[in-house]
Amino acid sequence: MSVGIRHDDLRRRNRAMVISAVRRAGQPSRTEIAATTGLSHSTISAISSDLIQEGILSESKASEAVSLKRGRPQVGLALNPEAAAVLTVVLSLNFLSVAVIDYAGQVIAEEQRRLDTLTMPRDELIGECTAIVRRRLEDPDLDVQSIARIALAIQGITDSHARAMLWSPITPQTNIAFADILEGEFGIPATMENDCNMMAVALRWRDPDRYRDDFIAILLSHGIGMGLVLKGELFTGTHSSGGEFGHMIHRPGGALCRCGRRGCVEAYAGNYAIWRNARQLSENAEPVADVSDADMRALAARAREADGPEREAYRRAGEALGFGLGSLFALIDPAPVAMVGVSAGAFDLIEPALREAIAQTAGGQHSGSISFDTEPNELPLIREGCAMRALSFVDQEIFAPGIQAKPGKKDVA
Amino acid sequence: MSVGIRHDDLRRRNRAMVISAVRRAGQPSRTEIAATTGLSHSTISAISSDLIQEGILSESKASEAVSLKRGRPQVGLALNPEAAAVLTVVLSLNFLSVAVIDYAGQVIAEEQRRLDTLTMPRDELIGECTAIVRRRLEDPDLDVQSIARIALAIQGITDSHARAMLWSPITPQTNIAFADILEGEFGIPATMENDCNMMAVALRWRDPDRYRDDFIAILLSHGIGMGLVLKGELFTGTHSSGGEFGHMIHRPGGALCRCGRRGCVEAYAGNYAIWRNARQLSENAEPVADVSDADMRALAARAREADGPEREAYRRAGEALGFGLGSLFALIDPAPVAMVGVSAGAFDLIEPALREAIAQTAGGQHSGSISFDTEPNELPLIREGCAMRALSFVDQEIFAPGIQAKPGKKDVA
DNA sequence: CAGTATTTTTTCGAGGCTCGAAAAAATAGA
DNA sequence: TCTATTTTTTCGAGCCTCGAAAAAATACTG
Repeated sequence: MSVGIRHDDLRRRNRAMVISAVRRAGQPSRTEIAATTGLSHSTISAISSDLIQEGILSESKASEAVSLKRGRPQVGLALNPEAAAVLTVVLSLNFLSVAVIDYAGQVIAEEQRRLDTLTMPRDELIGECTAIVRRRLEDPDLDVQSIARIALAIQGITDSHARAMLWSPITPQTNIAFADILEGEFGIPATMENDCNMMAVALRWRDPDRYRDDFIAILLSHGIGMGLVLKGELFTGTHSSGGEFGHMIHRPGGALCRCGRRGCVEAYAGNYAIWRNARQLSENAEPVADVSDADMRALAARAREADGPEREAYRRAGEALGFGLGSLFALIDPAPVAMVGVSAGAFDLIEPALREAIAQTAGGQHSGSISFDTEPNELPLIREGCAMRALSFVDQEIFAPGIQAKPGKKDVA
Repeated sequence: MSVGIRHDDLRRRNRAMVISAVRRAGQPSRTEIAATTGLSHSTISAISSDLIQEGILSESKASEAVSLKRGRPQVGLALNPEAAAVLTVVLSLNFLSVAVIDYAGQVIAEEQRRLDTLTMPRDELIGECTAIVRRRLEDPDLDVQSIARIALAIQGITDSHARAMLWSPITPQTNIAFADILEGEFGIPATMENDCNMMAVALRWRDPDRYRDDFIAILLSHGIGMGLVLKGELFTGTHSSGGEFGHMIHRPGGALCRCGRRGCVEAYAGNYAIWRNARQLSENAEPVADVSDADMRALAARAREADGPEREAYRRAGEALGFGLGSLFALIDPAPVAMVGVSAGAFDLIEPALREAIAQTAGGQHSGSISFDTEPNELPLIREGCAMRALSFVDQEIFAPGIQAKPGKKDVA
């Protein structure tokens, strides 16, 4: 339902815009902010003076760059690190990690923990998460008044409102309302995010030139995941986090996937699938629960050495990814791709077959111009994404309160 | 780049919102508008009084429903049909049709014309389009001061800014900047829309209960097209109209598609593919240029009569559509589907295999709850969609001028 | 049939926001 | 030290929305 703009929304939105401009630009002057937002200098002056008084921004006296121009020097505005803090929790296969981040985005505390997620009962899994959060919150060394927000990321499917984990390969448990659980336990607003979406968010902050309005982040790990940004917004499904690239159908009735179905892209390109093919096992062979990163790297090394079943396994992975991307490109058109995760380190083995496959699809006409980046380590990306997600929430919902979640929807027609 | 909200945007946006509320609701009272927009009665009163004075809205004295409540009766606001007029042009295989629509959405003039689009040279094709528009504009019977907007729809791929046709199956020509051509010729703002997108727009207006925020319109015709609405907005690709569902890959290296590639969904489910399979021709056989609707209906009749190659052809079409939808659902989650076009009339033959295929995919868990509607006639839908598209432009860009195209983009993180 | 209750719509003053112009502040060059 | 230049703040004007109260228009009631 479309909703009008009230008078007081105006200030709130423009406040949010100023904060966001500072977060993006680092240390912009008031004049720069006025230029990027299109608001008048008077308005920016008024808003930033408010924000400084409230302790959200601070003037960075250190005019490092010796002013080359004459005239009154610009004074940079920066986020006040002590204005708030957020907490990120990343839950992946057999691994739980948490970090406390200050308002400026610096990690100020962290803790990591190995645990056996696959066999853990429900209560224990939840208990481990709340316990690790509690330890960070109650840490006497941490001189943070309070945590404004918790962002939790998990491998798997979450709901589109970022409240619950619906399904995850790291545990047989389903439908855990992590956001509600953490909020109930600690009284801090929380969200439950999809890991690949957080990768995409992080890439956008890391390299806004390359990853701006439209790009694809694909996780090549035990499973295949995707985070998708279209028209500058994170793409989600109608009910869930969506974007389950790994479960698009590559070959109807084909190889057995970890999800129990057949012919998914993941059943050819996931670590377990590459492993299965490298060992020349049947396509019907039950997927193994886990292949260590070291084993995968060894596999890639063998594939590079000689033209054997290992190389063929990577070729098939590339083919599946290529046809999958081709179908995806038929829907969204080609866009820059970032390959993330341990098998991104073997992208040299994957790329030829991948490009050959794409060339046979709707993406084909641009197949040469599609560029792939690789980043073998997904965990730092996921954590960064969570941090930015949580901080942006603080920027917009806490420091520019009352703003409507969605600007009045425009009509389709 | 995010941009601040200026003070005068406020009025403009709220004006647009009031107009849009009236277009959607038919004849809402000021009180109803205040309720749906969340704005105060005073504001609605001021804005609607402006709009009436400007001749955009009118009070519909005819308080038809004899007021059952006591108190001052509500007075409905309606769009003034004479406030503006728009023109729609629909270009499909061998067929060109144009209509003039008043501001309230009623058709006030139309013209249709058969032509041989497949063999026509570029200039002639463009010439036919401008000529038919010119005839409507210069029609002395038409007592319309001026046309405020032209919306042109074509089967095929358009660019994401709705300016040009990039590729179309109805002509060998490519990259025709129809929007610029029409604007140059007549000095009237114009857009070049994808036909399936217009179907989706029309469905949303026809049945907003079923087709609201997330749904899929699939054209089952000579080719396979799709219009997709996600989160209340029309989905487009990063460069083109996108959503080329028909060219997702069903079987790598499979049947020959009209697009020259292999294994596309369309190569199994397009009319020419059903025709090819029904005749038991090779999958490599060159697609025929056109199959008449009558021939397709006869084919469906034979398939219903006996279990022969015709029935098998529809089964294969269903299978391809099902696996395609399965892959689509992996990305966007299941959503209501409208099947449009001549082969939607044979959906009884398609549905069983389609559902069986979906059940084997990520959409499987909800396969029972996915509902399909059918609408065998795409042309009226496309025209209606164009009309609503053009009228919405007038609502927002002309009668609420200066509004920024996009509200300041929210950050991904 | 006049008076009262009820609901819708308009009017009016208050408060808040952004803007442009002008003033103030802060620096580099002359 | 003075001047030119650039950034930032100040201040009044002009809009816009809002709430409260008034006005308008009808149904009920005795």
